[in-house]
Amino acid sequence: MQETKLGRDFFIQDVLDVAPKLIGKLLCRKLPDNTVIKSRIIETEAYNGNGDLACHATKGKTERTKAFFYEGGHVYIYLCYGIHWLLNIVTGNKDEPQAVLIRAVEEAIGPGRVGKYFHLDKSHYGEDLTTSNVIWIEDDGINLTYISTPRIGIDYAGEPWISKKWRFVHETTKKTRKSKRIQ
DNA sequence: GTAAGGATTGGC
DNA sequence: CCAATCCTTACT
Repeated sequence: MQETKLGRDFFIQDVLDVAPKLIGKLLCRKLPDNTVIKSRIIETEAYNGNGDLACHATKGKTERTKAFFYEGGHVYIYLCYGIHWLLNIVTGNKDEPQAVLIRAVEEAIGPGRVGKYFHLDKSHYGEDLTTSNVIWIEDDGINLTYISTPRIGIDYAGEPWISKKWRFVHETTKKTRKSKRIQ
């Protein structure tokens, strides 16, 4: 099976094209001790800086969100709830704030778990997936089907953003998330 | 300088 | 259902 490292052309597409296409791709990571970890992406979410109130970059370019404005293919990582490092892939052209949140891979269900599984932290902020030798994404030719649903945990953004079906999940993924959170 | 809150998780 | 935990941002 031919494995191809995804290049710039893939990442400079619109975030709503990249997010679903990332389903089934292999997220790869080389640790300091040269151990290579690979896991298939099964859940993503799209964040678009163009008005989307759920997107960090919409509030403006800050020290925290500057990676959103990089050219597609870079990595945007931030600490959530003081505990979890969430991994995002920047898409689109330079100064077009868009990014795909990697919410889950096969071996790690949940965005916080992904960061932990791949040993990611602030030192990977702004890394370029197309040139980096510590984190990159491969396409091994396998295409997975997916469904679209509203995004998780962004109630504060209000309508119409809450209703946008910008979350993409591999169909057979069975999340054991406790039914639906009431309130 | 200080205070408030979050793209979550795991445990009770 | 609720606490943990710390960095970023907004405001006085």
